[in-house]
Amino acid sequence: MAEAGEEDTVSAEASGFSDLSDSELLECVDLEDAEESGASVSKPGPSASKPGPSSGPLGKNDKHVNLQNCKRELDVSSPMERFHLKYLYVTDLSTQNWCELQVAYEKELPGFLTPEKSSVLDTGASIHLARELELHDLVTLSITTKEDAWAIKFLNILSTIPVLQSEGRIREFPVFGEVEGVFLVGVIDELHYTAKGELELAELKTRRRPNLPLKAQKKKDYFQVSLYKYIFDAMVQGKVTPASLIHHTKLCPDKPLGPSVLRHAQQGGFSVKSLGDLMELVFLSLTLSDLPVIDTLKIEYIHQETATVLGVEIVSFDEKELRDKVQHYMAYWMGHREPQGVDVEEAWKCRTCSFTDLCEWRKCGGVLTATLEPQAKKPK
DNA sequence: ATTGCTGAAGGG
Repeated sequence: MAEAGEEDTVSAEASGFSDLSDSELLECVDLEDAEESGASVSKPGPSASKPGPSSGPLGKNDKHVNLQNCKRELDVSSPMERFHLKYLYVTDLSTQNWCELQVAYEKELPGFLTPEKSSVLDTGASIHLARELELHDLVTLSITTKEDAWAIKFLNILSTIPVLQSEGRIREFPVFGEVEGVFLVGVIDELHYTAKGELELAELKTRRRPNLPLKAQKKKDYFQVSLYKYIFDAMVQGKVTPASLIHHTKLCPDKPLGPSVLRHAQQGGFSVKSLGDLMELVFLSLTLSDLPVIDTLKIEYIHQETATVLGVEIVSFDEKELRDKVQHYMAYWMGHREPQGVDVEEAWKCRTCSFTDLCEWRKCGGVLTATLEPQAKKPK
C-alpha cells in the first residue's frame, strides 16, 4: 500500500527500452499492475509470433521448407546445434510426446501457427494469467541481457520459496536442470501444501470444448507434470548446481546486472552484486528451506468459456518410465537418431497441426500416406 | 560470428 510509488517507476522505465522483451518479476505485495504483454483474448495476431513487422506465416509459405534443407549440416550436427539451442523447454518435450516432428518444425519455423490454434492458446494464456494474479502482482522490468533475464528468474525463486513455506501456495515457479544430457527449463503452474501437509503440484489445463481430453492428450499432460516433479526434486536435493547451470546456458556470472534488476534485488533484501551471487543464493535457498520433494501431481481440466471443471486427474509418478521416455527424446536432440512422426493410428493429430502441408513424415510415410484421412482426400 | 542465440506455456 505504502509502496505504490515504486510500481510507477518500474513501469515508466519499461517504456524506455523496447529493444528486448520485458520480463516479469513476481511481486508479492498489494499493487495494481500495468500489464501490457499480449495476454488478452481479443488482441489480434498470434501471441507466439516473433517480434517484427513481417513475421506472419505467409512469408514463409512460398519457400519450400523442410527439415533437411541443410543436408551438409544434417550429417554433422545434432538438432540442438542445428537449431542453435542451448536448452529446451519442458513443453518442447511434452509436445515431442505428442508428435516429434511437430516440435522439430516449431524449432525450425518459430511462430508458425494457424489462427484458430493461436486463438485457443491466447484464451488459455489469459485464464492462466488471471489465476496467477490472484496470488501475486507482476512488475515489468526492462532488461538488455540474458543474465538479467535469468536474474529475474532467480529473484522470483528467492521471493516465492518463503511464501510457499509460510502461506502454503505459489504460482509460476521456475524450474531448470540437466536431464539425460540436455538442459531443461520450465515453469510449474502451482505448488501448494494440502490439508495433509503434502506438497502438491497443480497444473491447470483449459479446454476449448467442454469434454475431457483424449488418451493421447492426457498422456502428454502426465508426462509434462512428471517432468516438472523430476526437475523440482533435483533442485531441492541440490543436484542442480550453479556450475551445471553456467555450463549449459553459457551465462556470465560476473557480467554486471542491469540497474532495474539490481534495484529490485536490493528492494527484495538480497544483497547481491552479480549473477553469480544470485545463483549461490538460489542454490542455498532451494536446499536449506526444508522444501520437500513433490508428493502428488494433479491436473485440472476446465472449460475455457464456462470455467466448468471437466475433470481432475491425479498422476502417479513413475521415475523409470519417465527417464526411459526422456532418454529416447534426448537421443533425437543429441543427433543419435532421426525424428519420427506419429503412428498411423494417431494420424488424426495431423488435422490440428500447423505443419501438415510441409511435413516430410506425411509425404514419405508410405503406408501412412495411403491410409491417411481417406474421406478428406482432395484431388489436386 | 556466415555478424546473434531464447520469457515458457498456451491446446489438440
